[in-house]
Amino acid sequence: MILKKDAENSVEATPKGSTKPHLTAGQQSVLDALQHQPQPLSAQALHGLMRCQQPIGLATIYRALDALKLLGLVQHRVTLTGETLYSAVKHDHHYLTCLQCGVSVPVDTCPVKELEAHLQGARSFRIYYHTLEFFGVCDRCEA
Amino acid sequence: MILKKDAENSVEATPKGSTKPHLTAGQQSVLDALQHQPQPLSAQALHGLMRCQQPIGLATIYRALDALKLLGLVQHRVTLTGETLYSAVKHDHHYLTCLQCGVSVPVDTCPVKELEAHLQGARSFRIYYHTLEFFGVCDRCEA
DNA sequence: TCAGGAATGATAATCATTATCATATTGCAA
DNA sequence: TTGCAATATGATAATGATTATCATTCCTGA
Repeated sequence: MILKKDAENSVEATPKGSTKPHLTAGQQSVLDALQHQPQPLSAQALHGLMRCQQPIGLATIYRALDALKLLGLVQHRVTLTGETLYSAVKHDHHYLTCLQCGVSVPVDTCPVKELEAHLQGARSFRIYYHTLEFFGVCDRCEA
Repeated sequence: MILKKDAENSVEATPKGSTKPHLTAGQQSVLDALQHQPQPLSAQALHGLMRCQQPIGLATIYRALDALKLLGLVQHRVTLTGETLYSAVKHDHHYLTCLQCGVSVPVDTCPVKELEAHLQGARSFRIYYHTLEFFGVCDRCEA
């Protein structure tokens, strides 16, 4: 997957420094759908879900998710099977994932906030979100 | 990627509770190669690197990496382009990744240790490793 | 109202990873 | 040590999530 020809031109759909980013119709739909979802969702799952209401292309969903990620409105994580799951940026969601069966259980504590703030200042990065995941083997798989 | 037919039988190449896991030749080579590498590496990069020394199939590398992960000897993380990078489990390696250009810069602080220990006790999981990643936009991309 | 740029959808292409299967290797019992 | 059964390996085909392409539609500002 080293195919990224037109990565840069896809971002400025929105006026540069405007305070309220003004999303496109597709982006807004995708964001709404995600915000009504209690669980992180793959792009394809989202597609299946959304096409029932209003017709929308899969490519548009992928594009919208990318744009929303760059706006700091959506975050992602990758499962062991290689699917990318997206969720609206709200509260942190962290996981404990079994390397064998792949189950993920949520972890609600998050000790990263301060470090994030620190990095924010020290590095030349604007930080939008972080992921924290624990990998191991669950009891059922170890038996 | 929901194809996992023979996931369960691939693990017990090694006697159950034995203290020293006894790796296969392939697994040992892969582990050695990883341990001599300062940076996390993709399976394919590893393949290119290793086949110069001793001939080894790509499939074997993928299998070895999976097995080593389950032994807690190797850890992984997924880049924005969807490649999985592997590294020998030593010290924590965390990253700050630009959502636009994809550069990853290492972060050396890690505030997660205690939480990991806590989870280890509370949950029915044996934790092998964790990943902590920050996503945002680097200065160069923001300009 | 019109032109040009962006967004969208359908679909083909990409490519990291898995599955398959034939062969080689290993460990173990006799 | 021999033979067998189980496992490991390699080459390669298949898979499937994601991207690229391109023709068309939608906006937006002059």
